[in-house]
Amino acid sequence: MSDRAQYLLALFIEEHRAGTPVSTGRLAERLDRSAAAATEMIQRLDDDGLVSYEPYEGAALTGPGRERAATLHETYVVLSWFFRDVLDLDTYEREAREMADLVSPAVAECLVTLLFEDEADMPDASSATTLDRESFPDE
Amino acid sequence: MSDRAQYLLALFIEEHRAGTPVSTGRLAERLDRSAAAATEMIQRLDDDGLVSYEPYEGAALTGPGRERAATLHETYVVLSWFFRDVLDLDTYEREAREMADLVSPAVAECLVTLLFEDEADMPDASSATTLDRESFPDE
DNA sequence: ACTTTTGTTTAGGCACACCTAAAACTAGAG
DNA sequence: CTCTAGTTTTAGGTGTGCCTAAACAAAAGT
Repeated sequence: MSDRAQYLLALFIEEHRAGTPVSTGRLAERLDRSAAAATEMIQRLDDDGLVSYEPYEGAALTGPGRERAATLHETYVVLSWFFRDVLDLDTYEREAREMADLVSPAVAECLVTLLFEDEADMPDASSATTLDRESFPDE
Repeated sequence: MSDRAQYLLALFIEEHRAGTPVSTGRLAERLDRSAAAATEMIQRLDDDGLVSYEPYEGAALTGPGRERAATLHETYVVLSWFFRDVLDLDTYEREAREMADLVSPAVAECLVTLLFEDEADMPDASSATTLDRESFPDE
């Protein structure tokens, strides 16, 4: 279940950006794949029960799918912050996106506490309310 | 060229541990794959010119292969240190191994400087002489 | 020298993820 | 209402990486 993560994350973000359902074409463009590849993958995710897919309509995350996608997204956001604020990388977005599904929740949580060490307050690690403000890149 | 990295890294370490050439069986065991899988992959790496393979003998890294493997190994070592010393994870070895090929050299170098920020001296980032002491796990 | 045992390679298959080209659908213009 | 332009899906094919089972080679035991 490794490459599926890219699609789940893209779907999660796209649902927030433009609402549900999300067309396969949108996903294909976002992930820089052929339209056919996106359709196929969405069908696979539908089989897995992570996505509800209606041909010619689009896809929407199911309960379990959204859960997984949210975790992925949080990891992605944390990684972005880490790469940008701590490592000062200009490619932070790409790196974060590609690594999100490989980084275990344990590592992600460690990074969260690390990130808030310098800050005054210490919010709950699992709530990303403050992070979600800037966490949906529009492109 | 993604899963090949696992084999290159294993080969690099095994060459240091037990000398060259390295049998496909050793690699298979190390990477927890079937013997057939290791043979196949080594053949592919030979085709790529990263490995020199003699049937029933074993495999040895070529110049380009060793170069790539060394980079991979350095990233792996840095990640291990980061996960162990900074994040205090007990699964640092596994995480580092799985992520080594996905982490760009840029990120790895950033981590090196980050790791030596607390230390008194500041060795050259690209030389891993001090790190190589403990960087070849025997199992 | 012969046979067994151990290790390695090939053969045949499967799953995943991608592509291009062709077919099928939808929606908008006339 | 039809026909066309754009999008989406299916068909067919490729590369990668893995597996089991069967063939094969080399080393060791008798």
